[in-house]
Amino acid sequence: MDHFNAKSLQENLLEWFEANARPLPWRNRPSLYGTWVSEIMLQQTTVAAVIPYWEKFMHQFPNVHALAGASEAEVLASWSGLGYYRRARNLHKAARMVQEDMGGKLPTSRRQWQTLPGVGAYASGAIASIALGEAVPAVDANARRVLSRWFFDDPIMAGNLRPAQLEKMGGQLVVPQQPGKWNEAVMELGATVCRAAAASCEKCPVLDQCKAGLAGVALQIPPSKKSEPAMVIALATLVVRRGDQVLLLPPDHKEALPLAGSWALGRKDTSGLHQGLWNLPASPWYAGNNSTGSALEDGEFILTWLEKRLHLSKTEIACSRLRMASFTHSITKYHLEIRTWEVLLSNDWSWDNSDQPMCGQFMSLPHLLPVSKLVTKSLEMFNQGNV
DNA sequence: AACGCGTGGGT
DNA sequence: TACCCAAGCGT
Repeated sequence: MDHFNAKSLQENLLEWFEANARPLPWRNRPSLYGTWVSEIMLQQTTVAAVIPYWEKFMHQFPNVHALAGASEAEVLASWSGLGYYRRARNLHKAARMVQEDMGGKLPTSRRQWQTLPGVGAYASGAIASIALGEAVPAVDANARRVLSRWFFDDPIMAGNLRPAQLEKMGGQLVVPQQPGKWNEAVMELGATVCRAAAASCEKCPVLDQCKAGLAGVALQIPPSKKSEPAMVIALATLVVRRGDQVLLLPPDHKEALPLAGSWALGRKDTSGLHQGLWNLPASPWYAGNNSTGSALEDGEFILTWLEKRLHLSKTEIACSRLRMASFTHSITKYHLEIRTWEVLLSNDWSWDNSDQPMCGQFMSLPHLLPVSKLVTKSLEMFNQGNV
């Protein structure tokens, strides 16, 4: 790396960052705790999505003591809609570890931070450099892309770089006097100028030291990896209402309905999905390229649920004013085609579940519970004439 | 090491 | 529109 001037690169980028840093809330009101929360939320998640969640979370749990004192359900409820819920569970678990094992004091070194669940190589470097001034790298996807472009104009070479090599390269460039500013500046450049699919090299403050940029091949570096097309899945959810209440299944609920044999085929194991969240009754997942056949399966699912679980009589089912709405929702590599069915029970309907353990509860305020977007969207379908 | 885990916005 | 991918981590 003697073909370029590291000092000039550092000065130019830091100067650019001074003038162009976005006024993000965790920058405007910096704290060790707030930095931690922001770094966890920002994992695989856009700044725009995080901002309102960070504001609400910091208001609700202003310090690690408050976070440790809250229940996991409260934390997950605050996180609802942001995705990757394991982050929230780990954040809460880590807060309790801080409270119980560290005397309520947040770690003061990268090494200590990395012992907490959910804080890995990147987050520990980011927290330690930004909030503690420790001269360590924080190499995320932005930094990996920026570093790759600075040093390589060959897509093959760049594609062969291991994360550890990039971390090492990043470590060489960290400005010891202001490591946090430097790491933030590299990421900010990647997020706003040196973007993956739309690099704006003409706006780059360090183009004169960038191999890929000077060669005009920035967009080819790093090479994008081909991904499998999303699998199309058919699925039904059930919105059972009694007055202003909705039937929800608790987080640990495991469906055990006596389903027809064909339902077991193509079923996805969803045990790791939406852990800790309340759910609507939902059919198993069926792989398929069209949803034309799902109405029949929906019917079997709904009847089974209403008869076996809720013990509704045929007369009650007939009077339940069934409505259906459909929508789509993507979860990682799955494209869900969802048909959601609303069942209206009378206000005085009472659940005869004396002969079996309770499998769900009628809740008035789902927004205070941890729920996924799958649930939120299903409920919203019946609020605005989408039926 | 490859995979699972959510969701929304940009192109 | 149908992708791509975004301040990763744990297993």
